Amino acid sequence: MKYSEKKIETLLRQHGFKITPQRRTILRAITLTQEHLTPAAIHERVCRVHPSIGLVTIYRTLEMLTKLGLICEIHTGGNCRSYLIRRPLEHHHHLICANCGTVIDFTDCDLGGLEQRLTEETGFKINGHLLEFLGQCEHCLKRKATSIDENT
Amino acid sequence: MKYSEKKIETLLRQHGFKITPQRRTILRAITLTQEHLTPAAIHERVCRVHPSIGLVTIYRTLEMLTKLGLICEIHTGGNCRSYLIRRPLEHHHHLICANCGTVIDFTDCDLGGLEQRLTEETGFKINGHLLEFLGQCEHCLKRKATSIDENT
DNA sequence: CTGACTGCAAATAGTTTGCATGACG
DNA sequence: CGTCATGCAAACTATTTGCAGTCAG
Repeated sequence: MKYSEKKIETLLRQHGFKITPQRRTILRAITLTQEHLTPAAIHERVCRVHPSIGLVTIYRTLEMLTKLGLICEIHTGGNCRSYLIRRPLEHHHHLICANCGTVIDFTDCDLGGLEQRLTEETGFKINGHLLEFLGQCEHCLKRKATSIDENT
Repeated sequence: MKYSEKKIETLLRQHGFKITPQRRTILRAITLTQEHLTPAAIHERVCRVHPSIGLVTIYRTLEMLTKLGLICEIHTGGNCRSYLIRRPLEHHHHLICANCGTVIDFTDCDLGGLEQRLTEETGFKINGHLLEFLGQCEHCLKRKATSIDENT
């Protein structure tokens, strides 16, 4: 299930937001990729088309889209910078190496049961979830054991 | 399973780190709570005991503890600030209301199977995971539907 | 037309770094 | 005693805000 740009624009209008060339460009940049993009990365892409668009506009547009639930922020380990992902796409998750930062994506997580139970118990309407495994990749394990994770 | 302060200190020594009053204080502040603490929050607590401890020391100590795997950063929605949690405690997860920020904790997540599969497929040594559900709490749902989440 | 949107620049806030002093082991 | 740790101040980076001009509706 993927939102078309048209549909998104309609949604914006319905909520009283105006459709500007900037917003269109930003939306396109976001919908064209399935990767996580930092505000800065989005800005860079957007600037290829409209070099005059300010980073501030990116932030404001992202804020708007987040409020509308069209995107959501995620957070990868490491630098704690807010990343963004288009949520309506099939979600995916991360396996992150705490040492070198390698990120492996995976999609299946089988959390439906848990989600349902939480919904029932808490009354929340769950929109999505963020699942990240943290560990050390094969490569880093071989190099050296810097971590003392175990209770050995 | 909970690390005692003594045990942690031993681990630090084993890894060539020195035990200083500052680190002791910081460790105590972290071990004494099960909440997530921002670096600033830790600093505040620590300052009650040793007002002269600088925020910088907190950052450096946290970095060290993270490297050792004794704590890990988590990220709650909203302000994207890095929070920290003592991982060796039984881990728990969050159900976060995107609207009002309410956080509900839950502990059981049943990810063992997935974790094992990922380990086998990727060769990672998985240390832990971060699971967060995002949604809207009962209260906010009743108030108003600001979000247009559905593909309605 | 009018209010919302934009870009600029300045202001914040969080985090990192350089350096001289001090303390653990 | 040597080395690592600390605290201060300055440097950086990311994000937010104020404002005047501009544009969608």
